[in-house]
Amino acid sequence: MTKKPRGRPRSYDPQKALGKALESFWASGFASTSLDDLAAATGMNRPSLYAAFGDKKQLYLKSFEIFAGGVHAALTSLKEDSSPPRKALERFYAEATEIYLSGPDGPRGCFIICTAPVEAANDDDIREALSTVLSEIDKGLEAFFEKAKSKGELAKDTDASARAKLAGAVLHSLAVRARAGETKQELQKLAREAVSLLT
Amino acid sequence: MTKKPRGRPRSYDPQKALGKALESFWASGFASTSLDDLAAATGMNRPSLYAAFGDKKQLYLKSFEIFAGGVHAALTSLKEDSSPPRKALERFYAEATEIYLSGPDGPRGCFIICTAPVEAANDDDIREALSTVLSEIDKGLEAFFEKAKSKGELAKDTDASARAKLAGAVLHSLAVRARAGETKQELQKLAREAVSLLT
DNA sequence: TTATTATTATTCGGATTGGTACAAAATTCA
DNA sequence: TGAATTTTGTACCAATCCGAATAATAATAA
Repeated sequence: MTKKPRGRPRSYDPQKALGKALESFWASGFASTSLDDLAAATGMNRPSLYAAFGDKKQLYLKSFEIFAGGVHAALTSLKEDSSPPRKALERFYAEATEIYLSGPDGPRGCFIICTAPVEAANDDDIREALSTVLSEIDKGLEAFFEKAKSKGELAKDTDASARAKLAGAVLHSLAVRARAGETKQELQKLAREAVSLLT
Repeated sequence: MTKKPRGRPRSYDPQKALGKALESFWASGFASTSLDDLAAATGMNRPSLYAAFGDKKQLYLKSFEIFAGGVHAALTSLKEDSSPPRKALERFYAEATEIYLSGPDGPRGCFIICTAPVEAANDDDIREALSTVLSEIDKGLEAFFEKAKSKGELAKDTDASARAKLAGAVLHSLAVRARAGETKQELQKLAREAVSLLT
């Protein structure tokens, strides 16, 4: 159905290119990733980058949203996990750890936690985006604890909101620790302790 | 008895200048802080900066060590606090929160957690410095929990090392959340929950 | 074929980057 | 007073930065 557009066809896949841009920003952050880096990574030239995604910051924010979508999906998956809360949270942290330890050039932590805070102090848009994601993480985890309460798998007098903030804190820390070079065993130790105390 | 040196006297105070450099890096991170920024902040000109502190990265690492010294002092103070563990940890988090929320241009979080991770992936020296501080935080908190155990104020079968990692995670999260714009009340809620579950 | 449209590729420009060379300035020592 | 020494201030360097202007290219529409 989609009629072919009029002019010269694109020689790149916008989705793929955005993915490559995300990888670049993830590796080096916003300030240290140059347009040349982005052009090389995406295989696009500068003007095409602009036409497709706007300026550098817009491209960063679009990459940010892609990653945030993954976070959102993970939270939804956690909330819908039918296994016991302890098991579900364990899996949630294990999957995050796996991602944080991945990377073509060594562990790179979390795109958001490791690259956005440094920019947040001087850029309102990035701070806003970061703030939104942190809040979504808290909200997602709160829903998880609320569900556990309602299923009787967590004490009724538990403050789900407060516990969610603590569970989120563990995620933030895993992100930073991974990028700092901590081993999988160390990260798992933190996750295990968190699951043990939180659920 | 320090004899006066031979040549033209310095027109700056190295300690004060380093403090100003730290402020600059804290505000904008390593990559986004230019030598012009640093020269303006310290009141020194570029060649003097080089003579005094070496290149930009060395200056960043020196600033890093200054801040790390503060972290170390806070951990020592926590360990030596004679009040009940719960009170001591409360104060520890409250003091950190105060620092994270401070800043001439709004809350700036933690110098280390908010500026080092982004560089850590591509710079071995910065990753090493970050890794060292994270480890020191864990160690310092572990000593605190060990002491609480030995005083009988914490269950004997508590894994102090694991609990320290979780306590450190809260600190990391406070650092990021503050820079993202969370209010003091929200940060305190996280700290309160942490103290409640950890001690 | 010819016009239209959209994208690509090359090039450029002004600003900024980290770092340095060199001469002027300010001090102590002889 | 003058030589020696250290720091300062200006100017400069090559490289890189982000962004845009322009022209060539490749497709559809008429």
